[in-house]
Amino acid sequence: MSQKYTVPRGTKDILPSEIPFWHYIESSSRSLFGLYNYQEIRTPIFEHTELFERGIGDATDIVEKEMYTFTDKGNRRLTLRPEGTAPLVRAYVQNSIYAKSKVAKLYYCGPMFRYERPQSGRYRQFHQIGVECLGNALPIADAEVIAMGVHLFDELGLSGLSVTINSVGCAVCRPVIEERLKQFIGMNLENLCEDCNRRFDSRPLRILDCKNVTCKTYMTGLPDIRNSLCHECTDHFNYVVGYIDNLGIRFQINPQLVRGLDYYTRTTFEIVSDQLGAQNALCGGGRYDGLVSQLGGPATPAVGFAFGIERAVMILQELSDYHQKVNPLIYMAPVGFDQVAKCFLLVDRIRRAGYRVELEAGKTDLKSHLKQADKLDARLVLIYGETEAEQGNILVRRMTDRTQESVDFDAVLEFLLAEFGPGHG
RNA sequence: GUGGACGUAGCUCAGGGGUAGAGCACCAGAUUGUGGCUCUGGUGGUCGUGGGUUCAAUUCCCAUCGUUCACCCCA
Repeated sequence: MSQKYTVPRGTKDILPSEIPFWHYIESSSRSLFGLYNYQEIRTPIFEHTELFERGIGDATDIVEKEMYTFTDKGNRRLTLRPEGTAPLVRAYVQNSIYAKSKVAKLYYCGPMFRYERPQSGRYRQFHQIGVECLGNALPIADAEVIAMGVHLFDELGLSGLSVTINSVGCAVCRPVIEERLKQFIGMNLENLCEDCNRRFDSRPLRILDCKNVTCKTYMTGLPDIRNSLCHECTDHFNYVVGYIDNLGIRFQINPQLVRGLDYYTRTTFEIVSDQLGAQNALCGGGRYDGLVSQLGGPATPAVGFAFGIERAVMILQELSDYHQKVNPLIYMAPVGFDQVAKCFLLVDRIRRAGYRVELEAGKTDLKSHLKQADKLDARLVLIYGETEAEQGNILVRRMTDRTQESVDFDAVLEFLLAEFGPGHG
């Protein structure tokens, strides 16, 4: 079908049938983050381009080729946010949130934009929910953030997930690690793939992550990176691992786990799903002790994660046992045009009492009313025709068992109360 | 940015050089105020777009746009 107007490539409409999943994820996240004493923060959807260049790192794929950048009429260079951490830190610094208390625990939720080739689970506009704990350098903070993620996905009922964790070192030991890695690779550099050669100077750690088969063979025999971490980083990592192990969280240590954003220090982790196809990362995060100061704030340690709502929805949709609880539908059937006004009045009264009602005034015969009510999956049909008008009644029909009874026009609310309990809303 | 697959009714798809079909969905009937089943009938497509080959293209060729999967990378 060729249509004149379609959504831009990599974007999609979230249709009513999918919306319950979104509400479920969003409201579960909000209430669970509340239990950990987190507060929501909302930042603009676009920022000065420089924020991302500085914050994410200008050698990253995101900054090099994935940003939606434009110039506004005042000649400002702006970018649709590709991720949530840098803007949140910007807001943290700009509003001096650090001055109010030592620790700030914040979460955000909203659309992100990355110019990539779309594929399963990957969009150009996608949505993330993320949490950031700022001002706490202790390993317990890392552990709590990871535990919160695991808790949330448990709560949502997502299965088939696994946690992977690693440490990428700090400002002190990372250069040492990179140097060692370069030495190890150096002699074989020409045998590695193009990408790895490019990474060699800018971001050598990423070579560890390469999926290229020949590159992998040259990586065998590489000493475990964690042996090169400094004492502080090693201790930190061991504590984090100990804490989450103690909680009974199952995880794997993966020394190859290197994330694509430059700001990470020490802990990095991912939660992946076996139900997502190639783009299997549901959630990713880690510690970023250098970012706040890099963006002009006081030296502040921080740790956080973000997960993709679309991907969470994909997993939920695979699960057959997900059912939403809904207010049962009541269908108001005026039989004959003359009854419409009176029905409108009744429907108003019922809705104000908190029940969900569909008034169908476009049909005038009972047969098509009932067909329509059936299609809408109504639980109850209120029939009001000439007979009822004369007698001052409503005929109430239960669609499930085809029973029906006459109720006084003014006693409908009492009937509904007995039938469904109090309405809500 | 690279590679593969695919674009035919609202949806899932079949077909095939001579101006298109099925199932589902939708609408209307099967007597007068009673739904989900069944039966009957009906609406609905310039076969993604542009160009080329041909007497003729939706069917062949090219391009383009889009969808999709994978790589890269990530949520």
